[in-house]
Amino acid sequence: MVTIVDIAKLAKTSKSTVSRCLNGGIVGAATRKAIEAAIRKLDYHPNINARRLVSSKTRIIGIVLDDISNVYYSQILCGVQGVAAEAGYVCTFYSRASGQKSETDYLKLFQGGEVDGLILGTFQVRNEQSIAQLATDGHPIVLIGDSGGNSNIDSVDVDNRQGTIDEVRHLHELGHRAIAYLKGPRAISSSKSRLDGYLHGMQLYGLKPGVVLEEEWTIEGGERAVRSLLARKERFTALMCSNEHNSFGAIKALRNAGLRVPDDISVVTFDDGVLAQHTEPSITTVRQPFRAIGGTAARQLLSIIEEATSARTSILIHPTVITRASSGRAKAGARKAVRR
Amino acid sequence: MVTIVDIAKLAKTSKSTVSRCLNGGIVGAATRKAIEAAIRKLDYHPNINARRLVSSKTRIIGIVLDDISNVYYSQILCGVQGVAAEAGYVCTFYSRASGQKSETDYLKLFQGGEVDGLILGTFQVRNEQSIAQLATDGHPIVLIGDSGGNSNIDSVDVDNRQGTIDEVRHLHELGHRAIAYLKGPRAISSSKSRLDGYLHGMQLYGLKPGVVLEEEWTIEGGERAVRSLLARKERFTALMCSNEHNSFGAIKALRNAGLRVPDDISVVTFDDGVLAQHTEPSITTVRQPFRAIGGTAARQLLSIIEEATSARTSILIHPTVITRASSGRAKAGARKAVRR
DNA sequence: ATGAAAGCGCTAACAT
DNA sequence: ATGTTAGCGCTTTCAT
Repeated sequence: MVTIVDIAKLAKTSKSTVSRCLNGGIVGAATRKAIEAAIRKLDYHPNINARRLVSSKTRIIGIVLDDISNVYYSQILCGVQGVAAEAGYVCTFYSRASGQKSETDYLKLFQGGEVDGLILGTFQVRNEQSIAQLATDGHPIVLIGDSGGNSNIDSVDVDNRQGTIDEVRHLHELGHRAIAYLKGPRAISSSKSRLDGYLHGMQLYGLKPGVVLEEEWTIEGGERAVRSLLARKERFTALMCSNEHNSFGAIKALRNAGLRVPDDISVVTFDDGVLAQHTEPSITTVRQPFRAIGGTAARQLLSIIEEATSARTSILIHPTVITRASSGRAKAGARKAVRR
Repeated sequence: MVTIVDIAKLAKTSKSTVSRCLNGGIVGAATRKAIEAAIRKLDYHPNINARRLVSSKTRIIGIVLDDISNVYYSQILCGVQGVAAEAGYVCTFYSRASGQKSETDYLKLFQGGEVDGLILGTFQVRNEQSIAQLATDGHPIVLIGDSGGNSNIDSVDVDNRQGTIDEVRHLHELGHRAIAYLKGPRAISSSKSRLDGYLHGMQLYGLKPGVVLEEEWTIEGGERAVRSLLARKERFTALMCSNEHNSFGAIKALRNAGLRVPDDISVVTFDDGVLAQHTEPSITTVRQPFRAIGGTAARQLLSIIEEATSARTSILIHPTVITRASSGRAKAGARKAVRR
């Protein structure tokens, strides 16, 4: 292996000068030239581990995600990696899908000097104790998702509440008054914020909240929900879902029950993916900018690392409603159809 | 920071003994106990960068992917990470989507001692020269995808050819004789192997190859292809596509032209995702086990790293045909319908 | 079984 | 502007 000493020898100077040269210090023009020539000639590359050891900085940021095979998560990773790379950082990636560790377990990466910062991207509800532990740890950490209201930690999240309120407005503008809601799993942190948005939105527009059902975020969950909704024989002209697969299943079940979407019932949802975009009818939804979430988290982390910022910040990213074919004007006919 | 010396002091021994103890060397029972107590008491964690410096091993494997926001790729990453983690390795992830570097640029990661091995996962056609350079580099490298027939480098790929042949058989069994083929972009390495599979499969079953069109792998590409296919007024009872989005667009266009799938025309494709699974009709396809591809590449890389295996291996993973609703029996009526 | 000593490749005072 | 020196925290001979 060719080291700094070899370069020094060949350039007839000392290794400290070479080091200085490498790090942009003040070096005489002639010396610099000689050093650069030597570097090229010997094809020298600085040993990154020696640097890390002596500087106690790794230029590595770690990111832990629940399950990266999930389309949404992979976008986050993409965003993080892009920003990190631009800043000369490298990403190491940990998935929790394999080992079911808790997020706090990853704090050991700091103790071993393995990373300069950590992005924790769980969409599960976090327990307060874990958050507190992360907050007091003192190392650069950014949370994506639920921060449990703890203001001592940096976090980035989507404004699930506002996104849902925007969707209520959309339905309200289309003349819908009776809107049912399909809530997601308790374990997922955004379920609650979205429900909040629904309840708040309904109130905001002077509407009485409709039936609220809870189901898992699968196609089957959506189907089940609609079946039980229809069985209740309560009037509704629109159904708000909180997840793409859910709404796809819901639409399926509505059609099976002889209802047309959006003619009889409008359906809107959350998350924009292949299903929402390309199935028939295309689904009105709230798009979360996952890549931007990752990028934002990365920038936030880098600023903590490099500027040792002391102020904690919580960033809420606003999602946007994408209007598609599954939502339409509420019609008298539609109401009747559902009343059966 | 608490170091090995602090432990030695507290345990009243030398740092070499502590090191030995840490690395499973021979240490007296009493000493070991004292050391372990000290470690716990001081909450000691070995400095990973010091270890890496002195051992010149990082236990890091790098993976570079074209674009990780792609669903398929993220599965590969998932597979790699899982296997790596089990072996006590960590993954650093590089995307080529951002900077348009060539794969050979990543060789510098070795020179700086940044990684122990590299998995290169491009689905582009690689140029021979790059492959040769990677092959002669001497560092542990595994290619995913196209290895350009170079036998001096390790690689993992899906058997695109066989997968396509299997699909020809499927159509043949359903009675199809006139089968058109929609080829993918030249730049993507699997396009060619799949086309090969089609041509070979047709020959295998004594069929005359039908029209072969080339299009980009988008929904619009599929639509365009079908329009031009229909314009040619050539008889075909089945269309083989080489990509999920492509086939979805193709089916759309066929229907727009008043043809029923599969009653009039059967459609099959390659790659299994949300579109193939959940759109109407669901699409018969060849599923690539992406997670397994990643896992296999990782295992292969680890064996090179740890056992310094000298023999290069090329692994071909067999994909499986998933039969769905878009392919059905060829009927006389169907043929007529297309002849117009 | 244990300790002393050398050194991995680099950076950063400090002196010149 | 440049060289000398002292580490960073660890592993690994080589003695004992």
